[in-house]
Order: sequence, then C-alpha cells, then structure tokens
Amino acid sequence: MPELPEVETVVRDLRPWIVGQRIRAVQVGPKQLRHPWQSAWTNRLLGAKITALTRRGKWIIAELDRPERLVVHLGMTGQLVVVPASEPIADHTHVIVQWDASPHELRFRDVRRFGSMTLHANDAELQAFLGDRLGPEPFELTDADLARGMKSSERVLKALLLDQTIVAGVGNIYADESLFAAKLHPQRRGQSLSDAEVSRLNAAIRGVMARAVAQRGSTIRNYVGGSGLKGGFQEEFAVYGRAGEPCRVCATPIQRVRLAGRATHFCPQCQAPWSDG
DNA sequence: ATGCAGTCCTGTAAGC
DNA sequence: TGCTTACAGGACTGCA
Repeated sequence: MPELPEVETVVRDLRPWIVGQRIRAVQVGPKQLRHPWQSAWTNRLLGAKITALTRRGKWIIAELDRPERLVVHLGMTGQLVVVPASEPIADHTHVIVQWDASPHELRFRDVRRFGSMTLHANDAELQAFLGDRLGPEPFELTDADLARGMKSSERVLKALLLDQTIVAGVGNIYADESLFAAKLHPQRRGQSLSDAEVSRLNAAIRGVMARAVAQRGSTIRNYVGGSGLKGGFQEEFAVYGRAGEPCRVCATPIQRVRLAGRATHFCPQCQAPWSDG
C-alpha cells in the first residue's frame, strides 16, 4: 500500500522522466477515480510544462509553468509509471499523459480506484487543501509536535499514527513497524505516553521511514515504483504480515489484532502494554 | 468536540 | 469445481 516511502520512490523515479516535459495530450478513461475528472482540466493542461515533481505526505504534486497544480493520490492500488508509448495498455489504466518530445508516456493505473488525480487552481489553494489534511512530514516532526498530537488524546497509538494531521505519510504498515521499533504497544493511549516515549516514537518513525525509503518502499501485492521496479523493505518487516512468526528480537510469536479498523501486528513481549515512564 | 464504524472498490484466497 | 465470503486499507462521511 503506497505510504510515504512508496510515494517518495515513485516521485524520485518519475522526476528525470517527466520534469521538463511539455504535455501534448491527456487521455482519460471512462471509469471515475475517487474524484471525477473535469473535462476543463484537460484543456488547462495541454501545452503546460512540468517544472517540478514533489511529495507531501502521500500526495504527489506536479508543478507546472502555469498556476495550476496536478495532484495525484495513489490510494490503495494506484500505480504511476513511465513506459514507452508502444507498450500495451494494462487493465485499469485510467489516465495517460503524453509529451511533446518523448517516446515515453505517464500512465495512472488503479485497480480499486481509491486513488485520485485532480487539478488544483493554484499553489495557494493546494497548500490550503493539504494544510487542512496534513501535519508535519516525519523528517520535520519535532518531539514537541508529536507530544502535542499524542498526549492530548485518549485514542490508541495505532489510530493516532494513522491520523495524517498528526504526522503525514504513515499508513498501516509503517505504523506497526514504527510502534515495534519504539517498543510501544499499539493499544496504549496517547495521553499515557511519557516525554521519553514520545521521543522514542519520533525517532522510530524517522528511522523506519529512512530505512524504507532506502529500500524503495515495500511491495506487498502490487506496488511498483515509477519505473515499474518493486520495493524491498518487505524483507525487513519486524511485525507487519508476520502473525504467528517469531519476533526477530525475542522469538515470541507476533500477534495480530484489529485496531482502529485495521489489521495490527505487534510483539506482546517487546511491546508490553505498560508504561515504562 | 471526539472517536468510532461504515463506505468506496476489486482482485485474491480461503472455505464449503 | 464452482460458488460465496472475508479481507486488504487511505480518505472521507455520518453517527453517537
């Protein structure tokens, strides 16, 4: 599932292929993504040059040489890839962007259509949109930021980590992995955390994210980077998807429960539920 | 205000 | 073998 490391990998892969390219054509399929494509968007994109490709949380942002911003969210099964235009079009391909001077094209494929591709009018409007939804990036998150998000809440840690307004980019996999790395039980309440535990959690999130980005993210089912390459971090999972398997630290079987509506994996020994202050 | 459950969507896999 | 059912979960809505 594309979370921060996967989205970052897609952005890095795509950047050399599409930054500097001028849009010649946009083809949109009949099936709607999360938000319907407005036909006016196509006209506003034609002739525009991509000037930068960036990421904020799990959102991908294409800057243009005009005010509009093209924004993509991969949802659960979204894939954004650059391929030779001659390549057969895979099932569930919903948008194709073609360039003036390239034999390659950009394709957005999304089997379950939880993803979205939208055009925002300008950067200020986009920043307001993202600002309403996203807290700090993990690599910019201070202990004070995280403490503010955690210690004022009665919600369980798993739910708090999935809340994009507290820290942007963490999804189900990296929430579980971060809590293991921080030795915190996913069912602990935010307000039960000590300052030391908040600090540990912050370091854990950052460490897990850095290692996952270095491995080009995780491929569980169908995630691929912008060049079609799979990720490798799934080989390093400590808990996610390892229910019943021995903890890599203490050999205790990894437990799986349902928390905040999500499958949640943890080591009952390493992540004991009591506070250690 | 807060937190939770339900919703969307379809491919995969388990169960009978 | 073929059908039904559960499950995967990011972002969002509606309800208590």
